Amino acid sequence: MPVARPFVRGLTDTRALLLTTARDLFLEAGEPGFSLREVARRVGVSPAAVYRHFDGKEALIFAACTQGFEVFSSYLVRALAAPTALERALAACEQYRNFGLENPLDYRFIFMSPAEQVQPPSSQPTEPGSFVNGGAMLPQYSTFQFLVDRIRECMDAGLIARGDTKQTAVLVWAHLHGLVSLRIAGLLEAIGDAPAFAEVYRQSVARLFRGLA
Amino acid sequence: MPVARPFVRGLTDTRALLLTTARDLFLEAGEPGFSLREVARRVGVSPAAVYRHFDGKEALIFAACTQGFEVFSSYLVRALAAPTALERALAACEQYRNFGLENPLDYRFIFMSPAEQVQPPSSQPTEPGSFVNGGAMLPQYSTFQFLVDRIRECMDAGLIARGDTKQTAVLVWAHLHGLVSLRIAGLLEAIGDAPAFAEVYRQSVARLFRGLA
DNA sequence: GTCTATAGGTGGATAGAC
DNA sequence: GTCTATCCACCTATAGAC
Repeated sequence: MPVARPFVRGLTDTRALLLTTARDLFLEAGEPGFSLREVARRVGVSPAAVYRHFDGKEALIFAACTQGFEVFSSYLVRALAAPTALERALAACEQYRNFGLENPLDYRFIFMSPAEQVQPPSSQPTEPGSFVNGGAMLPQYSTFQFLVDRIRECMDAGLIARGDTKQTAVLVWAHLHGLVSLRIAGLLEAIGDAPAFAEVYRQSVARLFRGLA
Repeated sequence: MPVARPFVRGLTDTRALLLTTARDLFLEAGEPGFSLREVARRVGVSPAAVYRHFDGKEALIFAACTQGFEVFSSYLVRALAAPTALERALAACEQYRNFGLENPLDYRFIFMSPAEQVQPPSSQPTEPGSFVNGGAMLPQYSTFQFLVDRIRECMDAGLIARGDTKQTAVLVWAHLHGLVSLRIAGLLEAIGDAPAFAEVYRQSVARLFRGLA
């Protein structure tokens, strides 16, 4: 267990470097391809040094990958700046795409890995919905709940038909995830470059929302 | 290079066992976790014996995983038995879900792996759209084209609005993939068991097609 | 065709010097 | 806090006996 660190520390802090490097490697290589030695190599320290900061390989992975969730959160909250319920919902869909395309490795980690691979190492009980399940919990705020709230807002404003908010949110999420994940997997390259994909994405979302009205 | 084999051979044929075992292991563990030794262990032969049948690790993976595409094909073609264009389209969506949920490892391999991981080992040029890209080519028939054909049928019958068939097919595919891949990743367990998910899936597809009408 | 034996590489983790 | 040295497990691939 690492000792408490001083509040102010340099940007080249070894522990921080290990964290970001480990996250990158994990997202590049996946869990089986991940190696503590490679992380140490990239950072420029010996493998043994890692054990000063983390209990081992699994603890390092867990600590490192938590950061991806914070990035996702930082995208979503930007959608709250929009003035109306519909614009906030559409902006959330935009930010969802932005996050996925600008952080494909994080996206794959959060949404395209089998849930078992993304579990906390050992201590915490793997209760469904606690960490990943139920939709990528943020530190304080579920991203899935974020989407549900945007849907509810639209229902309240009469912009989409009333119904089960959670189920409607699942439909919207599946639609966004379908497009983004296929794009990230390289299966939608026929659409063209990023702006072309964004246009198709927007039209697709618009069509979906018309279908929900 | 393996010698040509007699046309009739037993079910316990080592080569066939190696193929299926390798496919299972690859889909379980992914490319980095795949090991030739583990395949040999499961089959009950020595690691060296594998080299009698395949040129090495990569050749074994490529030969083994090709089978996943044939399984996918076998599901899709069942949809052609339906009598009307709309029923064929909806049946195709049903078969898509059946394939994914009944063969989650194959599904992950085909649709949820980064395209680079699923390329032929070395000889064949990695031309876009040749093997995986552009939508999971079948031996003779693109599965994406299969979906395009079902969409076109519906347009011809006046059941959905005319438009770019390919782009509409992408929308439908993204919707199906979104639901199936999230389910496989374990992020939609809140919906309930398999029949409950199937019901949500069907309603979602129905809503999508109403939106396209 | 399959085996054993072996070479040469990766990895995780620990002990002990500094 | 970082290092070197080390141990053991696992891997790919090859050589040569049977």
